[in-house]
Amino acid sequence: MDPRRLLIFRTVARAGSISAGARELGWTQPAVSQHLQALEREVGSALLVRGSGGVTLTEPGRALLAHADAVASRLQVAAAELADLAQLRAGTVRLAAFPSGAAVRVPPALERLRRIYPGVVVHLTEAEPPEALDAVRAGDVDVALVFGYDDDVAADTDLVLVPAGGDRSMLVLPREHQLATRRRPSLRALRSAEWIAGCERCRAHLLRSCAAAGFEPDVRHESDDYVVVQNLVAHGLGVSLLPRTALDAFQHPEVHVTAVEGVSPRQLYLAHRPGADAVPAVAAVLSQLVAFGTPSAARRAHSSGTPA
Amino acid sequence: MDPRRLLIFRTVARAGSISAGARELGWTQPAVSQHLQALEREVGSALLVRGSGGVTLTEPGRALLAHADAVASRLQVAAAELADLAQLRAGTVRLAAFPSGAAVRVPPALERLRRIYPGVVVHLTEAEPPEALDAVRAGDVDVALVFGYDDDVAADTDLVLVPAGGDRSMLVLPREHQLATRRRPSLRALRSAEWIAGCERCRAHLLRSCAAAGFEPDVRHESDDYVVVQNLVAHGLGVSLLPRTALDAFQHPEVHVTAVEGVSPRQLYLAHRPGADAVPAVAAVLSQLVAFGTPSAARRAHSSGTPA
DNA sequence: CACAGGCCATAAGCCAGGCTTTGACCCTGA
DNA sequence: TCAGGGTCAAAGCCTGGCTTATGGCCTGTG
Repeated sequence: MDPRRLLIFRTVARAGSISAGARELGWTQPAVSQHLQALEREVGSALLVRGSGGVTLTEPGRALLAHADAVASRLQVAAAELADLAQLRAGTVRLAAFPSGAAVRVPPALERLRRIYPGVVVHLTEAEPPEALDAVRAGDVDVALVFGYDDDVAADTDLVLVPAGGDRSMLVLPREHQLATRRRPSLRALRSAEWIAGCERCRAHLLRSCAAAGFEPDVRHESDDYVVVQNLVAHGLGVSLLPRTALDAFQHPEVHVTAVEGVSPRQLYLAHRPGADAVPAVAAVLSQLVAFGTPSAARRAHSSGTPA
Repeated sequence: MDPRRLLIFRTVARAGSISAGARELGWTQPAVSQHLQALEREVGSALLVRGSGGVTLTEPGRALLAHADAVASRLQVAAAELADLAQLRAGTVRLAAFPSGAAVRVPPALERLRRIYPGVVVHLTEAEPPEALDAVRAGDVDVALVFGYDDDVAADTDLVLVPAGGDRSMLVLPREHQLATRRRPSLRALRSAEWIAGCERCRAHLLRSCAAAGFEPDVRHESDDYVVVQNLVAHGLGVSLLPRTALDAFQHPEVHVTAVEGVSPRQLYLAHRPGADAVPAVAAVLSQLVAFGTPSAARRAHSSGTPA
């Protein structure tokens, strides 16, 4: 049964005549008449009795009208719900982010998003980039905030990656380290230092950078927790590289942070499945996160306090 | 929102890919793809994410699928109910009939109808022809079994009248009336008798017939109840004309019934609104009542007893 | 590594469903 | 009797929407 004809029938039944129904539909009377004939043929019974002055329902017509009303009302509810989703009065987005990103980049973006679109809710999950990307691929998460070194993420993926700013790797030294007074030491100056490495990919980046500087670092400790790393440094147990973002989230008072020569910054990306950004709520989350993509913007938002 | 596209979307969502959905619909893949794009444009959001190996629903897609399922199931229910009505597994018909017709013509027709189509229920109401026709016009009744004399009903009406047999007017005499031995007396032979008239229109018919025979009858009593009339006759209080059908319903043992010259038969009709016979249940009732339209057929059915 | 086979989108072309136009009829009310 | 409402039927045209053809992308396999 063609649902369009069902709705045409409903319009006519409620309008009281084929002509009135046609006017309501913006069509001519014969067009509607033909549809009704087709519907009656299809259904195998007269649905309405044509009399002068309009039309009266038969028993099958009355039965069908009830169903038509139900269908029409459901269509209306569907349209309303979809309009809410399209116009960002509703919707939920599942977001994954690595820890320091979740601490520094995400909150101001979500705050602003909530102010503009109070109906959109975002579920934030903390996950390291590899797991976050897998979750996006599996459809468990809509958007992932990830980072990569030297394009190791950007290459060869079925996901869309939109750049969300760079994240400089900073040298973290004990406060009284001999290099703490140098404005911008070179990596090579630390060739004989004891090192504390981060996560697996951060460690790989450290090794690459040191290799480029001509030495292999003496890695004594490993932790992907930037608080742990800084405490180790503060106690003089080694030096480390930490991204700017992690230091924005937390900086130990007893460590010295400085830029360093010869270390490429890590790159932040927002990952989503191709086409997923055509969902308005997802697009809104992406755009807010990109707007806070530069560290300076993130700091600016952070220091500005809570807006009205 | 075009409901056809909603159903197409549902098929695709359940099939898991656009191609599979297209196969299910018997269409080519681009046709379905175009519909989905149109739907997404209309709705203002992506509904599904196209990936290799199929398609995944977005949040708006999941919301819409629920509504689409509801619409589809309601359509299915509607189709099933309409099919029942069309194939006479269900349906109710409101029937009006004048008293003797209701007594003699209707029961065998309904018995047969119930045997063939047990799901079809008929509501019988007793009503004299004028009221019955009004009820049909008003839509309170679907079919009316009526009678008319000399085409007084057939002329000038907006209803369809299908002839349902004639109904001879018989002369009803007291058993020992002097004319009771005559095989086919003429009306004129009763010019000085005392008369008992029936309903308004029967009385008019009596007056017309007598006028044609050259006299005005001496009407002493009036009743449209054929039992009352026959009791009056049996007690010698007058003579009367009664239709064959009424006498089939009840014949007083103390009266004599004979054909009479110069009186036209009354005509039975089934009345319905034009087009109403395109409702299968109505058509079935009509055809059963027409099948028992001739008095002989009615008597035959009556004497045959209850079939298995 | 190439290639087949699944998925998808786009572009172009063409057919027919379905709309409009036109004309006729019927009924009602002025 | 005519104007105005309702209906159906026939014919013609237009465009929505289908098909065909092509190409891109990803996966799995020889």
